[in-house]
Amino acid sequence: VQQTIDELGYRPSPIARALVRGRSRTLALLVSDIANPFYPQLAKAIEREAWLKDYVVVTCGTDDNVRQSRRRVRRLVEQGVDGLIHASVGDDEETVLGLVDPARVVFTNRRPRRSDCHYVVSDNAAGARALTEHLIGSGHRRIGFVGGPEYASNARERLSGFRASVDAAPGVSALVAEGEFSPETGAKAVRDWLRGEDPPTAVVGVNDSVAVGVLEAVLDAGLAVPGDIAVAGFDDVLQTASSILGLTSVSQHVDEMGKRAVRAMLRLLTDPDRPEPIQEIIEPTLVVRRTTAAAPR
Amino acid sequence: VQQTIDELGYRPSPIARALVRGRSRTLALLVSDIANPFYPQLAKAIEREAWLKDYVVVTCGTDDNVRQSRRRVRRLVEQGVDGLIHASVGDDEETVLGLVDPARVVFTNRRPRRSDCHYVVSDNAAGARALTEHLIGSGHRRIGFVGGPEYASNARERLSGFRASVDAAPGVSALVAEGEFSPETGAKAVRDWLRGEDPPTAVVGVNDSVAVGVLEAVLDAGLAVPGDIAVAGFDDVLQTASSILGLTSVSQHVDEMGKRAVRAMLRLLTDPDRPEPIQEIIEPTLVVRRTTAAAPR
DNA sequence: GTGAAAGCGCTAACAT
DNA sequence: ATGTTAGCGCTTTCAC
Repeated sequence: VQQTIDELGYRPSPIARALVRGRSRTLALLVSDIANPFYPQLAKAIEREAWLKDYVVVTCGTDDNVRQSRRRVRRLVEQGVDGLIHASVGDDEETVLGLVDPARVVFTNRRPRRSDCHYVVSDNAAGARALTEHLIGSGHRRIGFVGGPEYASNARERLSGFRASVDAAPGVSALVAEGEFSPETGAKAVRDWLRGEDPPTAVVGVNDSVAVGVLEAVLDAGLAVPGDIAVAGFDDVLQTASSILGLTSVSQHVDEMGKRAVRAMLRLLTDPDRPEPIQEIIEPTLVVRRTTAAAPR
Repeated sequence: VQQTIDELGYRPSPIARALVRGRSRTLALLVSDIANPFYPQLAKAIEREAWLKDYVVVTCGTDDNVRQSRRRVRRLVEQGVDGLIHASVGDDEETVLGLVDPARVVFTNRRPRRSDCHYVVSDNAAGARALTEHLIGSGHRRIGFVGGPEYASNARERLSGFRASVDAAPGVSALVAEGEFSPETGAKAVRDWLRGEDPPTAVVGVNDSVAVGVLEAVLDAGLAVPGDIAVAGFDDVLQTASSILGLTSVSQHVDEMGKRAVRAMLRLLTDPDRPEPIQEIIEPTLVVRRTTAAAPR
């Protein structure tokens, strides 16, 4: 029997199967912007793990725009995706949860406000504390933090970790700026601070993109890194560029995060009415490189 | 009537529709490695254009591995994707064309061997010539080229463009190395050349990743860029990092490429039995930055 | 245990 | 023009 099946090259049709079973073996991944170096790495990890379990994944960029997010999600749900991994960072939590059964959503990279949701995130505050303490330990007493947009939970957590460490260290003061997750934000903040009274001797970017902007502005000002100003980022996703730039950063272990997000999703799909939410927190790791190598003067 | 439709919140099911019509409004995108900075930018452009036309896109990494490519494509075809945009660069042309109707495949980034296929690619040879002539014009007489794997058509074209320009310029000689599309390949080639008799005064990487490795090895050797050795890449996809690195590169206009690949695909799907293949070539643009700023000594 | 029948939600071809 | 019916390829249930 099996012989004849092979000979005729028969292959069951996933579409027909999906229609009757209500399961398509398709997962959706929502990201803010695929071109932002953090997300491709996450997407890769997710795709790899999903394919291992024979799931196909559709990746969509939301541009952190609620309208766009809604359109995408609505379409994906109709399309019959089995679950949604929500890794973008826009202010669309309510919108999305209104469109798709929360039991089929795993948040990652961002932590949901609602407490009964599933998520796999890293401990951003702890990462920021480790980084800040490293700077304080290197002798810095005036440290700048260039944050992200207010709506991004990961940016808020990093800022609060930074604040906690600064407040706990006597004699250390902080400068804080906010903006988009872009190099321009980092560069602008640094230029402002350098024009001011008491510029920082170390600057933390809320992610690596911001940190690159910081780096650029510091070097443009004719200052040495880390001699005059130390610089650090967050995410550690610059890959090849980070070795040459020597940028100190905090690794979120994206691969692990992606893998665990998929596994969480599959557990949810296997038994949909589990009593309590899956909520995992991954400890980030500080990666010290040249841009924070030495103490100031 | 329409009122009642809205009131009941009725939405047609794409799955059922797909089953009966044989069209799913889903496109597949094959890339070599999503984490390689070139592909996310392409994927973003493709996704944007596809969504505008209400198509969903599934992106898959092949790791340039024929087996994996076959598995992915087979699954995607069963899944009922309407078309395949093939942007990965592995040696899987025959395999893929055996699995899916060539009239539903658009090659991009890579140029197919078969002449009757649809493609949207950039003129890699012309880009390499422009870059090489720029270096020769800057006074370089000994130029290294760190190439990619033999199976990659884009790498072969870039190399042949390089060769053509070198051969056309009297007194200019070339050094050529081959390897993977990775910084390590670039770094290794440079270290080898620097140990040799007559090292180059300029080195071209087959893409930006390789060029970053080149840059790293040159700086590690204590040499100045571009003072001692000029460095250039290809693709111009380092974004934020390229401004700070100041890496000269050749832009392939990825956004345009992606957009046109999708449009080609949709034209194919609209009228499947068009007489002749869609074959578009985009002219790349040389972007000169600091790493090739001045002539040697 | 094996085999026939109903139906998933839609579209296209048909008959009225 | 409108209404009806068959059937896409599968799974699941029900009868045998």
